[in-house]
Amino acid sequence: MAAEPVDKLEPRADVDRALLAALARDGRASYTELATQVGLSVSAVHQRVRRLEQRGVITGYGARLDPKAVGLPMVAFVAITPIDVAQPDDAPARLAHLTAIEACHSVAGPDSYMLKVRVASPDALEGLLAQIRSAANVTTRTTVVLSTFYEDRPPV
Amino acid sequence: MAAEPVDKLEPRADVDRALLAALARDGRASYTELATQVGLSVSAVHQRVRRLEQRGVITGYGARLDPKAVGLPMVAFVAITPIDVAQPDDAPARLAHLTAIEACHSVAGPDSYMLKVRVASPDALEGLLAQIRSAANVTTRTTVVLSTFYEDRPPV
DNA sequence: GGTGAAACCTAGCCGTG
DNA sequence: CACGGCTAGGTTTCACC
Repeated sequence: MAAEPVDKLEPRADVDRALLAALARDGRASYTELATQVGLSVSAVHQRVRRLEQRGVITGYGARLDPKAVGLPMVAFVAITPIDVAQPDDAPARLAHLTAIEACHSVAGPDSYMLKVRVASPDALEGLLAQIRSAANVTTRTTVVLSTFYEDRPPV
Repeated sequence: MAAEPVDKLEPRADVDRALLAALARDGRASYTELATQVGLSVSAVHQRVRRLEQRGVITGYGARLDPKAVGLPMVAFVAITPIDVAQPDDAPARLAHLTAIEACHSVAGPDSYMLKVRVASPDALEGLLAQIRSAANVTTRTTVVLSTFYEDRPPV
């Protein structure tokens, strides 16, 4: 299998990286601001950002919300393992409707998936775990988060 | 200790939640769009969003980047435990400079912290783990992510 | 790809109810 | 707390290089 180019920032990658870093920190930065930061004209910046969006490097823009302020102060990691090895393993699809599940990763190691969940209380976590077990026919191993020092730091 | 109101969305919480959901999905939505979605005037929406920002419910705006497209296709969870229990435990501060660490949580259970890291390759992960161990004087237990079904789903 | 200018639209701040 | 109007500034597209 031929090596696929993993980096889609060929021309003037430094400028594109600067734009991505700026937009990752402030997704509402105006093209005027970005232009002064990278030393290009407004329309050149606009063009590059549009390209980055079309290439899928920028997949969208979002507001960062304070989970505590919206009533979801509790976070936990839930490692899950299927009970019946014979059945098809479609746990991610079976769990997608549970909005308390913020992330779902397939992982190496003794467990099959790692979930990150966000709930209002220990009671809500208990209820969620029951729902996860019955919806996906899995056992759960939960690690409760006590405090978060940083989260979602931009990759650039 | 008196119970602190964890939910800062007192008046017309339904409208605020709709705004938060819309902004979480599209952080660049114009106030005109938001106004039609919630059925209020543009200036009313503008006012409410400013309030949500000032109350800290909205902590900022950011571009969502495709990690693979920026050359960081590999994710892992790293559970760390201090080696010397006598020393002060300031691991989060000692690790903050490592930009490959996307998140750092203090957790319950046998490990002290759970890190989420994002790197370019297995080699890069190996190097990062060495840096983590020497910078924070900890042992590491790493769970490699094989694939990600969803990630950073909005909490509203 | 980059530039600068023109047309359109929006953000941000009034005062009013 | 919501409304609508105003002005400055931003977004978007154009022909040109």
